[in-house]
Amino acid sequence: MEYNFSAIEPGIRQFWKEHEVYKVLNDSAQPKYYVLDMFPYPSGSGLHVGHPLGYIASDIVARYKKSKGFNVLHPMGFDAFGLPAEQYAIETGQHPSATTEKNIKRYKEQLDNIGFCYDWSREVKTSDPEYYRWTQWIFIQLFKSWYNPLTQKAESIDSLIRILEENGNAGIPAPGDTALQVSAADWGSIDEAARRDVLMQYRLAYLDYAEVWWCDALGTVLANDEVVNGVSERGGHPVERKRMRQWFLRITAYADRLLSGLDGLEWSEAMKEMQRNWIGRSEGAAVQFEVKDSTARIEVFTTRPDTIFGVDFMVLAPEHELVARITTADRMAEVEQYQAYVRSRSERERMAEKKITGCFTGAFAIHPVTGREIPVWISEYVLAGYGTGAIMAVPAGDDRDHGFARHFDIPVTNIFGEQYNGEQAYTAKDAVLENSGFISGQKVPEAAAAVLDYLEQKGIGTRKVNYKLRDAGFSRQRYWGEPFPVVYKGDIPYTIDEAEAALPEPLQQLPVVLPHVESYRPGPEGEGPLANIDSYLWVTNTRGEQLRRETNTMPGYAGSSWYFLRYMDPGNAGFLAGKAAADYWNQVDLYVGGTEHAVGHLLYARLWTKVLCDLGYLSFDEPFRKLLNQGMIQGSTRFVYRIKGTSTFVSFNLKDQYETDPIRVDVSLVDGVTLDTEAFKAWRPDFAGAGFILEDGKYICGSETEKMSKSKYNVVNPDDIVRQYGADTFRMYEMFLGPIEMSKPWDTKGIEGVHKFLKRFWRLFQDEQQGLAVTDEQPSEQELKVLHRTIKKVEEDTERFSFNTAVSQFMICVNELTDLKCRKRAVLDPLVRVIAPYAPHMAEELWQQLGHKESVVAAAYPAWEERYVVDNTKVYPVAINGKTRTEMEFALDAPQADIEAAVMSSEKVQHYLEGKTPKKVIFVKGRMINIVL
RNA sequence: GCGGGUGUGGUGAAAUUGGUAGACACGCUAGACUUAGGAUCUAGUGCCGCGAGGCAUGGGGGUUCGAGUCCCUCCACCCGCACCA
Repeated sequence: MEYNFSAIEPGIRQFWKEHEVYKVLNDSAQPKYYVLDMFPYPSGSGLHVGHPLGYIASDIVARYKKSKGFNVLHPMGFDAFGLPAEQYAIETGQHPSATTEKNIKRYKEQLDNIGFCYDWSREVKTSDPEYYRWTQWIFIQLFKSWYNPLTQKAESIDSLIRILEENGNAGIPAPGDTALQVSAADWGSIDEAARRDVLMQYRLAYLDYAEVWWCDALGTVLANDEVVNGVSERGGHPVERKRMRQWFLRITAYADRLLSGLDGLEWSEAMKEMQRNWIGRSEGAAVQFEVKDSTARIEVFTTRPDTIFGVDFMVLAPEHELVARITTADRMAEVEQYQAYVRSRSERERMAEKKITGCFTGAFAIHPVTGREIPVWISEYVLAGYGTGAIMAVPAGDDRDHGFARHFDIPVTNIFGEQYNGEQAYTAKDAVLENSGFISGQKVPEAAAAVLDYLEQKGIGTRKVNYKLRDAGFSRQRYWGEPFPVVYKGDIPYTIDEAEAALPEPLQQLPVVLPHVESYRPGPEGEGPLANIDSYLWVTNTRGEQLRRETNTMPGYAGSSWYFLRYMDPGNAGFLAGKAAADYWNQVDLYVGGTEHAVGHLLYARLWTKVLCDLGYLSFDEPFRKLLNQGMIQGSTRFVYRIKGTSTFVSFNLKDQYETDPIRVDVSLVDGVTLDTEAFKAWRPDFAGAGFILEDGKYICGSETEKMSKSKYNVVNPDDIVRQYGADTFRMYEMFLGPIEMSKPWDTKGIEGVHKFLKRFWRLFQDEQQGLAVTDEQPSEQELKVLHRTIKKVEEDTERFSFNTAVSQFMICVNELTDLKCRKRAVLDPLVRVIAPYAPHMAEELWQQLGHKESVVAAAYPAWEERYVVDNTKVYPVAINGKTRTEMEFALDAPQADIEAAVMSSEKVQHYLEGKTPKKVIFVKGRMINIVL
């Protein structure tokens, strides 16, 4: 019988479903293994062939681990809140919950088509109130917690209150305002509002001000994504930065633990390095500069205190709060103009800008050591959010400062003597300081230490650790996200369960359900759409006070920061995940996803896990033990070439004879590189009258590798591939394309090889006329060698996620067994179990045909035997001066002397020796022989 | 600008520890079978060369008996950069 995948696969999927073979229980005597895919966002365009790459890999691992005796948790769900659904709602009026449901349904169909072994009974959706009640609950924990620097842990805010009552905040500076000093007496005498202001400076979820993109024409706040080239993507309206009060998560409190926690994780070094760089820990000094004729003090952070004698000017971020205070009257107009320019610029643009811009404020700072007056400038290259938003500029020792000084003709003080050439800053750390007062003649480390001692002694500076990491903005002025469980009494925020808010009992309960809206228009003053709904906005408490609800919603990463916990115990109505379930499943053993989440999602999920662990809700503080990054599958775009000013298209190899415009053509109209000209004419009305200049009777397209996207007409839908070749072929082909972590282009043409292989695999079992043709004969030594080597190789390759080489091994195995005409059960029965994780449908079908009643999913992975995988001879490459000239076979246990003698006397070697005596013979047992002349 | 990654045949790639570069496939060429072939099978296929042989892992240099693999340097491309998820 032919391999008829389209008849086999749906039935097999039905069989799995009916027998609930993917159902996972939380209690099992088997060891657990938790393999997780990164949460998909269910976009309206569905899956393309790039998305399932990681899902196939994790599915193979999940099935393989099951066959190795593990109780495997392999769930799937949806990150269902997000901007695209809301944007779509604004454009079409359809409610995001409706479109999201539709998209999820489509995603699930597409995923099921590929035969993944998800336990769908554990599916979670972040937009489900039963899910987001726990997202809100975690937010409340964050709000009611602070990071105790003495215990290095998050603790309940109550422990802070007790400390404040007894001792004030001496020794535990507020991370939100390090200058804040509150004695026990102060704490006792201030009112509730003032106390809550103090606590706000400590909370892990806190309110502060931050800038957002504001578009006046649209009356709304825009995401970075929605701002393109300095104008709104929709409509092209001007945008500017606007300060708004927003929620933040104090991730900076965890900077050191997020850094040190990386050491124990099995993530790629590249991934860890990205997180380290993102956290950006640097040691240096905070130094105060007085401002001439002003009470203002400018604080800077520097990692090179040794260069302090080379400070020639200061630069403040244009939005620095001191700018307005210190700018002199005559410079005011110009400074304001420059500030307006910078307000229109994104951080990215500012950092990447090569053109040097800046503006003198008219103010002078006083050098804290020499007393010299140094000009204070503002420039976009200094960012308000990094360090203190101000720098001491040392042009002799810093490239950017040097460029700035030259551009604005600021004289450069040379503190490096001969080492500085006047053309370029001298940035090497091996410098010897010169012209630098009491540190002249010293090297960088000792000079830095000396300066630090001096500054600390004089009280004008301190040793300081700085982080590039910034606290995470947690408010979105949007509708389609988790509502905050927060109400305001005047300006003071309370979580709904706090006694001080005095809400009636039902209003204290989670979840705070996202109200239905008819319009997604933003509220007044840049607030989100929730501000338009009076019935939601205002609540009356038991004291008859009118409280206003928070109108922002949470960002996309809120729900995805803890979803891996919910899968463990998705039905739990009493807690986000029951203790027993969380202890059993524990950390995710393998997390599969793209590198694009390196510093966003992965950092936030680590933070939430650490907080929940500190507060006693979890027994582990790192969520993802091992991380596997899958590369992208790129699109292969096809081009046709239209002769300028005509509707004639010329084939690829003839196009240079004409002047042409390349035009992207939908990949579905092309077979390999050959265009279906009739389909092309039918594709778009403006091509209906197209003419073609062919080569060899065909129209050949050009091709280029690009991101797979609708607009490039290079999207390939897995449904189409599955329909044409079957899910097993699709799965194996995706794996066969190359190493999982590498990016590679999709080429549908190449799938034939894998499909042919599966047909050959099938034919090992099947006779074309009679069907199953497996025999009970004793297998030969050679057949067993093929089998056992395959078991071993596939096992090793699967363990190290080298799926492409595992597929190759299957091909080699089938080629060899076909040559041996092997139809023996003793070989083929184990082979079905080996291939089952890769091609589960075919394996299940053959498994049943072999007479097994249980699903192959439950079958054990076969063990390989040493005696079938060892060789006792080796064909050695024999090289002369490193160049391989011949091959000779020897027993592996042959004595070296015998081998050397045989090699030297061989005719081929004698030919190359040309009578000379070799200087040396290198023999590496089991590897090679090299004769050095 | 900063950070991370990747460069091997016409194409996707393999080479797991410094030890036969190109396994396994796609494509291409020739052939067999066939009423037919977008089925199946056989043979060939890195480049140059009639051949002996030479040259080849982005470019250049180095270490080594031996380098795709280690070191230095240069180049090209891809991804991320804090409100897309």
